[in-house]
Amino acid sequence: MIATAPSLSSQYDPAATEAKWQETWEANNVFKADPNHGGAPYCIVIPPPNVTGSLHMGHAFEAALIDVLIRYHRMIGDNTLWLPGTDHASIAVHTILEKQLQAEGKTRYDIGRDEFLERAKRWKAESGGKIVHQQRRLGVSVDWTRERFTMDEGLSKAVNKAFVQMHEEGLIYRGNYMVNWCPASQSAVSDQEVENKEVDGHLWHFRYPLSDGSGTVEVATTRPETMLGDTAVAVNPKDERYQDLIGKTIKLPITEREIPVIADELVDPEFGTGCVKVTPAHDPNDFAMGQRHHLPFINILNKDGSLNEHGHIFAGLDRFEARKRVVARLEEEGCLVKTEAYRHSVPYSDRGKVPVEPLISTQWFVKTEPLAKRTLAFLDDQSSPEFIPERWTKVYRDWLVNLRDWCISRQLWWGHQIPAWYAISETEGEIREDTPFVVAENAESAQQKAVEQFGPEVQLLQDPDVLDTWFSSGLWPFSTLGWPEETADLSTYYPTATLVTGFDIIFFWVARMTLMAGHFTGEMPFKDVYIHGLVRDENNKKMSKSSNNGIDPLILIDKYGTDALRYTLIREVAGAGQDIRLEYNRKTDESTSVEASRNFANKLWNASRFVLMNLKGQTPEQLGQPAIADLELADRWILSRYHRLVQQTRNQVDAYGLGEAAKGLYEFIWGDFCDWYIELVKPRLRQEGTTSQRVAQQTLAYVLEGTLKLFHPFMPHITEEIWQTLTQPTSEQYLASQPYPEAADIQLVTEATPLTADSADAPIEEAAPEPETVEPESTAQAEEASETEPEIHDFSWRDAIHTFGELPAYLGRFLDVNQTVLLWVCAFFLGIISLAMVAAVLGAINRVPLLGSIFELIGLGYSLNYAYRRLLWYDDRKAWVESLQKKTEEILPLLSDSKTLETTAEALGGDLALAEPVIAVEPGHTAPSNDFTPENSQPTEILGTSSEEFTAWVDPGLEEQFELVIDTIRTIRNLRAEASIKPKQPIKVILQSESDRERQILTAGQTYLQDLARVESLSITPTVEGEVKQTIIGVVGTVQVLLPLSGVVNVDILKAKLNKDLSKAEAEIRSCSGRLNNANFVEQAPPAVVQGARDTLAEAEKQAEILRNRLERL
RNA sequence: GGGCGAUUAGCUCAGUUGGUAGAGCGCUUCGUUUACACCGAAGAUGUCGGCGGUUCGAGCCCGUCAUCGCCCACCA
Repeated sequence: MIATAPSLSSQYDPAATEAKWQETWEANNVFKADPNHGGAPYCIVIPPPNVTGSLHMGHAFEAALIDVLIRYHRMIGDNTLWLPGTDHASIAVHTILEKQLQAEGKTRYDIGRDEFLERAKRWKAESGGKIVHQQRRLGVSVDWTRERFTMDEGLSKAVNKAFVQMHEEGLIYRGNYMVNWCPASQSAVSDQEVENKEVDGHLWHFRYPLSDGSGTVEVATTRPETMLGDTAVAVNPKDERYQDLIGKTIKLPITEREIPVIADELVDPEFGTGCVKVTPAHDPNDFAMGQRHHLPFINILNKDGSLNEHGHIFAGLDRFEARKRVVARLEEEGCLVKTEAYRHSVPYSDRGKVPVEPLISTQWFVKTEPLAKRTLAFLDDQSSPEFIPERWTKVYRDWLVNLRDWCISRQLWWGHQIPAWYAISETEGEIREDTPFVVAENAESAQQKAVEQFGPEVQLLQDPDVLDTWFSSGLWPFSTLGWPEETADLSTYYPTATLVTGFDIIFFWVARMTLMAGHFTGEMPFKDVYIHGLVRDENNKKMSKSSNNGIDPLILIDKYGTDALRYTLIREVAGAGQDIRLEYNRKTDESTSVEASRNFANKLWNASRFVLMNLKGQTPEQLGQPAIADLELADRWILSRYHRLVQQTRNQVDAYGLGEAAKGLYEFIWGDFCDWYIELVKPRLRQEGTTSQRVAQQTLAYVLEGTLKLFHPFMPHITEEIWQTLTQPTSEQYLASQPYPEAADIQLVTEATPLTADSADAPIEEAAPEPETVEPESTAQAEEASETEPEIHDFSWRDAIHTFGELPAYLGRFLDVNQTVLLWVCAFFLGIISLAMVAAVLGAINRVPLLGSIFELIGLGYSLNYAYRRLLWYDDRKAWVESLQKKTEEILPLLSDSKTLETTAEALGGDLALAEPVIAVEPGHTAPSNDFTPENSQPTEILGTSSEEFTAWVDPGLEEQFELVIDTIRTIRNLRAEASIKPKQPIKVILQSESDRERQILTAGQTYLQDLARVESLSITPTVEGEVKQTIIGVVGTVQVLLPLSGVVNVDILKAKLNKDLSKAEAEIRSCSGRLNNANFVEQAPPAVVQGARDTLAEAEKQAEILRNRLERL
């Protein structure tokens, strides 16, 4: 490694790196969106987290998902905006503040509205700041310049505008209806903020006496205190038992009120006695009955849940205390029939965590039906929005269909105050149910309107209540972009692309947005809705505050890094919308799965270090792309794998298969790139100054840079750090804004694949080890190969350089043919050059007394020896030609980019077989080159894959061939392990196959076999001559791998190995022949499947034959 | 009461349109060869929840049951 080469430390340090890039990206506005940026708009608005504390793992998960999508779309050239923001979370913050006040022994009324709002703002600043800090640490690529808060001036304006417009259109009304009342927060809450919980309660059965004394009616209830508000008893009109009761009256115990017995369909005759007490003011069903039968509505509750004056003797008592007292009293009066244990569901307030009370009060409502109708039309007619996974569509649809009017007023202070002003001067200075009001976007406008209606003396008071948080959240996708103003952002980024959120929020938020957007913008606010699952804890429990099982993302980020945590969460996502589980040890704050991701990051780091060390400070740009003709087998293989990965990753991310994409990248980086390619090129990287080395460097650089780009959305920080070191950009550039690798860069192939030439070269050597026969066939092959190459487009530079590149090879072949004469001529010229150089050196040396003469003598002797050795023997001559080539390349650097087919063949092992005698390739018995005619060597045909699906780079046939090399390496390694041969000990291996094709592939990959399986001496042969004893044997394909053993050999080990392989092969034979003997299978299964079975069977039978044969010999 | 999801190796999970099961972690053995011990090499592991059906062939399709989880619902 030279000093100028950029270097990385041996262990990746996430903390420093992540902080650095987060700051740099933000400081340089890398994620700032520009409406004028080209490309298709791609916008995601962040689901606003509540400003109620801190981010949890669910937020980290969601942010990771969105950030992958956003970074990906930014890199593919879309006009991308991720808009961040926070939600004021009216009721949640209100609850927190009230608790704080409670601790101080105060109520909100003690400090007043203004002070309360001050506190809320302080809390928001504190908590919101914390959240934003946490989001930054997640490395989200949001545009902070566009950060929004639901109570910002602009968004508040949008809220008022929407409210006023809807009111004018009759879509918002004020009325006295039954709502869910939360006694804890003393406010109405929407249906969605109510959570039904199964609780063990009681069912009390009471006897109500008929007024005429003719008997009693038995009713049952779970809430006895409500009997104080009973205004009827109902039976089913068809219930024959009670026909005579209908129309009679009952004397309600305790209150002594007379109430009627009515008939209503709602009553289920099967349940209980078939008689129901009716409390219209405190039960939704009863409310409906009360309306139908014009019953009185008696409200017995105060806002805090205590009983009011209608509670009779129980007035002032808490509802639960009153319940006990009512039961006791009824028991005293002999009205209690029985008390049974009863498990039933009780509505609880989401925030207040107490049972809600159905209560009639004056509230503001949104009339949902017209909105839902429109939204449903989008869904049914245009499938908009589209849900991923699709199954949520039904959930969403059902909800829209069954939607009831939405209560939007909250008796709270923190939030958007309802833009309605009451003319209190008309009702003695107070707001009453009948106080007239005006609705306006602001106070001035309200004043104006009121004056028109009530005269100049009118006194106005704004409605003290605030709006449901979800009202403003419903406007979020367009209000954040500037609505109602016609901003550039709005026209560019709206409708947004994808909404990413959890299923628990479909009703709260997703549906509210589609309702509002359909109405105000006439379109759906997003094209897709990606619904993700929940993050569960190590015990598969949903993480929640109440269970106190949340895991702080920052703990894991501090320990393993943001990239590791993000990657863990993403790769856990299978399909879409599945819940994910996070391994976590609460005692040590460790997570094995995040640790695995951290290790992966470190692996990428070290692979990159390796590449950087071997590029000697050259950037991928300086190195340039390798010339196709120079690519060696391993290069073509990794490039094929890489380009396959490009397509696969893009396809998966486009289809929201983020987990699959993440896993695919893992497998490529760790498996293909690190385990195989890097190991394969190590020897080449030591061959200083060779084309082979350079091509390896070029390929390493090219694939690494591309992989970093592909991987960047998943692990943004580490990839940016490596990319910067790798590419050394002189100007301000970021990986985050580099173009994503794409298939369009790749030339399409129409017929043949270029590697044919490379592959075809190798067997020639096997077939014809004699140098003289190499030349004509090699030329022929080269020509054949070049004929297939015009199918490759876009590589004109290559053609230009090709002629130059061929020069040395040409020279080599030319020399071979006219060896005697020409070599001497060349030697002569070279000799002159050498002599001139030597003369200069000698001149210098000559100045030293005596030394000159001695050197002259040595020099003469050496020169003669040189000429004798180098020029008279073929092998040496060949080596000399090679050195000549090197010199040519040094002199003409232009040519270093190119290489000849002949040298490619060398690198593939063909010539090495000659240069290194240890490799004894046995002379071919057949003419294998016939086996590798362009037709049958076309990989696409071998696999039967349509070439149209792939680009020239993606070569399934080549990959398949390379698999054989890899599998053979594995088999040799396995044999070494079985035979307990030390990893360092070089061995002799014989590969025997009757298949010409297999031998050719193995021959092409023989240097790989030698390097990676530490084979000292490798023979590839169609037959094994003589009896091979003391040999451990394995099979791969129909290749027999023989590893001769030295010393004493345990025959049992050999037998065990053979038997194991044999039983595997036999199982395969049974399975395949079983199928093939079934006439139905052969006739009905697709031909490809049948043929596949036949091939498998043939291979297995061959394997079994080999193994049995070996077993016999033992 | 409706609806949805899950059930595959010891653990966490993949498994495309049905073609005869995979990964990571863990485990066993070996190994510190100058990218990486946050590492490498090799290896073992399955009645694919049960039963029945369709099919030449089912982890995958159909039916049914079981277990776990979730959502929705106005039965007092």
